[in-house]
Amino acid sequence: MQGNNHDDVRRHNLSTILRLVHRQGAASRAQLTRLTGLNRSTIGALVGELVERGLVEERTPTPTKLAGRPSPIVAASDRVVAIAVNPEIDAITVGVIALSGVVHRSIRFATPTTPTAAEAVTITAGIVTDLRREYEEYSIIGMGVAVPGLVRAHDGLVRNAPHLGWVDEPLCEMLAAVTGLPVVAANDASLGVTAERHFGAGRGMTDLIYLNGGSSGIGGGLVVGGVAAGGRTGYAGEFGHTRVSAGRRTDSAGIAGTLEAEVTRGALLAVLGLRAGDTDADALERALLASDAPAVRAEVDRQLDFLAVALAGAVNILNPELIVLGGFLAALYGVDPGRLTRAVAALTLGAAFDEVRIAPALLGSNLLLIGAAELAFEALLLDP
Amino acid sequence: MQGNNHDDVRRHNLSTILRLVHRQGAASRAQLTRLTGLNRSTIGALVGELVERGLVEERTPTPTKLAGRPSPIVAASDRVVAIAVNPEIDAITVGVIALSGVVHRSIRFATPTTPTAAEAVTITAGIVTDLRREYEEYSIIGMGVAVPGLVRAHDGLVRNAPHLGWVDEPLCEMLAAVTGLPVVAANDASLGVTAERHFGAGRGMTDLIYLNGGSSGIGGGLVVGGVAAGGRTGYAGEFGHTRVSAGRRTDSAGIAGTLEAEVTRGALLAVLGLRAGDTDADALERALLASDAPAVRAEVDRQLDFLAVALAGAVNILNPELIVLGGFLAALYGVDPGRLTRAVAALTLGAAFDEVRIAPALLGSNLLLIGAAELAFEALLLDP
DNA sequence: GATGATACGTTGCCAATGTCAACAAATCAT
DNA sequence: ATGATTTGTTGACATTGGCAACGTATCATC
Repeated sequence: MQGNNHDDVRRHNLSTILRLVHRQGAASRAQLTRLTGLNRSTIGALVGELVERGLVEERTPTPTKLAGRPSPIVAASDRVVAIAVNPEIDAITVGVIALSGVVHRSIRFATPTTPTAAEAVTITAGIVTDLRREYEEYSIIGMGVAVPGLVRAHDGLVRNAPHLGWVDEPLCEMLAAVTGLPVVAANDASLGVTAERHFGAGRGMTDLIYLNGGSSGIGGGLVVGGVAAGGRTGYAGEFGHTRVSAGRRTDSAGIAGTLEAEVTRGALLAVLGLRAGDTDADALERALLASDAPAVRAEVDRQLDFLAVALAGAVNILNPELIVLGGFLAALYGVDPGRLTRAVAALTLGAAFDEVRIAPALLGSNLLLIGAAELAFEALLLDP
Repeated sequence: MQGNNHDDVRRHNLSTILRLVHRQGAASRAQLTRLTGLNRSTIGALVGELVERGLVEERTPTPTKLAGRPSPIVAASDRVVAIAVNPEIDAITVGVIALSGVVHRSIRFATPTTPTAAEAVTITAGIVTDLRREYEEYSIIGMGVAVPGLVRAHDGLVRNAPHLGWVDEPLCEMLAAVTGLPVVAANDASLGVTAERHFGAGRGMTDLIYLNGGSSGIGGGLVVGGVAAGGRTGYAGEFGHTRVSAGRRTDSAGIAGTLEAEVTRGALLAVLGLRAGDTDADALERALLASDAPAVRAEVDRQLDFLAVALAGAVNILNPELIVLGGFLAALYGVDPGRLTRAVAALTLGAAFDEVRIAPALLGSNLLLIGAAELAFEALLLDP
């Protein structure tokens, strides 16, 4: 319940323009005029200000074969960057992503053992020091961290990252203290849905669900009514613990019959006779498609049917436009898209939900880095 | 992606003030100054405009025992009203609700048979004609309809209201044509959550879930990140079709093992030996509390445990602050709150979600009328 | 009951912003 | 070259909220 004043108008308009060129790519001033509904002169002034601040660049227009004065192209700068960090079990990945969407760098630093939070901070700080030299001419606006675990929304405290063994680690504070950059963190899957929504399969949509199948469980994120839903404390999206069967298998939290207990990458690898280390999501999908062993097929069907129960539950509650599947869930889906689609349809209120689509994630290995960078950019986009 | 101009600022500020006094009750100008962050002079001008338009009234301040010039109390007008309509199986209820929150009238028109859409329109139009005479001095700003079924968001088409037997009825159009008022409609449960959120158990919260148990099924609504979630097409909130068991009982949509199949008012009445017609939610709760028959207790426990599965699934996905239970679900909860709370906790990621609360609905019989009126007020609140 | 302290509404001036209309510039078609 | 079309630029303008000074209404104290 806040009032608006003049500065807010300016800020909102600058924000709107910067968001447009950041999310939807370069646009001519004339296009911006149409999209925002603002006056030509206003657009001129606002773009001028953004250029002055180095956030956007104006390029000479490309010939359009149309009559009329050509309109300069406004593009988000390549030289305004965020640093994205993704700590994992066996590596820490650090990326440099520009406001333009370009991924300048992606560095994977393998760790011999699962890093502690302190080690992750030290490693990240080292890489950032190098990157700072390399990108001296650039403007580094902040750092975003994608954490595989529960992250408290308001301060970025890592409440519990089971696979890293982190509990109540003030990761943001630590990284901010070492690097001097503003640092924000969020759950990796919720960043995944942000990335897919703005730059991937869910472009421009206001209601979508993202489920990611990782080696250690299933997480997800959701966008509801155009807002990335974090829930009360930022823990929303734990699809993995939805009950889908009356079985006795338990998940990482000790709950029986959940999606995460029944639908696992490990079980797929086991029936294929593969080892975890050798197989990424693409290789898994290829292997699943190549195999015609009945046991493999049976396991795939079993998992798809359980996945359908969880998805149907979410669809009935959220009525999304799109369900995006990432990680091994995309592989699972790829083996028999029809089966999953039909199973979900059978468990939802048919006609009403027939517009729901299911699609594999589009952004591959850069997904989390893009999502984390987006998180870091958010402050800038809100108030350029 | 819209730009802001001067008019938008004014509109936003007027809207903010009107929303404040509508939702949070009367407030002094000084309080408004603090809440909005706007200047005293600005508040003066804005309140003056709202008074001129008849939307708010200024009262002489009550003695506060504080030093300083007393600040006039600004209150939403009693004389600006919306008409709320709720068609049901055996009656049509029409209410007159003021912007101040006062429920001026509530008329229940019993119908001998379940009304068709055309009959509902005729009956409503008749009542409205009378009300118009009665409230001649008032300003009727529009009509909101709470429909027990799926309502398409963008045009208020009633896609399917199973218990009324309505399919693809252009209810809004019909009512607007007959009454000449702007008419908006939405699912009853999603209006329930709006009402509880602004005026009931979920006051001021940004993330909550509402589940209503009716004689014919379980519906619900959700607020995610401060936004009433309608989903892609407005069908969000169908909690009743979440799978909670491997059983064979089916729900109204023919899906087996769902919440709506396992948790029913009918089963509770059956073990109590009561008839549907005689028993409202309060009477049901009293009967359940009074009975100590093992069969009753067993049925209550069974239903509570299934309800917990559905709630836990929603909690893991949405991480809400509060779950509001209405209708017979409130009665069920009232019998053994602890059992439900414990069961939900056991099925969610314990520590992370321990802030979730469960509460019965506060707004009784007026719930839907208040929600429907709120829907009608929304246009006015957005642009006073 | 006069005085001061406190809190708040009112008034006139000011800065900032977006709009508008007129004009200039850059392209295409003839 | 000329006109049509589209768009950027410029300066005048209206509107808005902020601000500071002033007026007003209450309480506390003597």
